[in-house]
Amino acid sequence: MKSKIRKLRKQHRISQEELALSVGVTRQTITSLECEKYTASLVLAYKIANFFNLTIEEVFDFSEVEGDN
Amino acid sequence: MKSKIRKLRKQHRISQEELALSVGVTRQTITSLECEKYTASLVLAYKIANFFNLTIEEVFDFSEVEGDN
DNA sequence: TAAAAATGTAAAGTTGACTTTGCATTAAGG
DNA sequence: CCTTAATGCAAAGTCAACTTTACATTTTTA
Repeated sequence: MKSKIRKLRKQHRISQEELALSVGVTRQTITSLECEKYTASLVLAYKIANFFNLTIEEVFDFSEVEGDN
Repeated sequence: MKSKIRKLRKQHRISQEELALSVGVTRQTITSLECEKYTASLVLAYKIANFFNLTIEEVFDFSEVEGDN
């Protein structure tokens, strides 16, 4: 799933490792999310959004999720 | 994880099965979420929130998630 | 430009989200 | 009442989220 994680992280000038530590996961997990290897869990999505003082919807892109239309 | 799913579902007067069909999961999954057996995935959380025309943060309770404070 | 920091990637393992089936109980309606 | 709809629960299975370790490549900086 697409997200603004990398963009936000660069704006804040922190490494994947720093973000990983801040939200309680491995650097590998951050890499995987940024490279769209898989989708974050709800709790991790919240922690990341919260770290950047944003909402989940502001960080993650749900435009390709069917549901509304 | 706590959520307003059951409350919202009753307000809209629909069964677990109807909600399940609408968001593309099994009734069992809705039951499990309502009974806090496990936490929804990010995409499912979005679909449910979207079904009720709410944001994820309005439907799910992140107050017990460490991160902000 | 050499060393250090940051990132990409990969493989194997654990756990949790979700399915499928199925049965038992409760609530609702004719 | 009797039937049907709605819900709770359980067990076994699949797959995706996340970890751990480890190495190779790119970027940064002294």
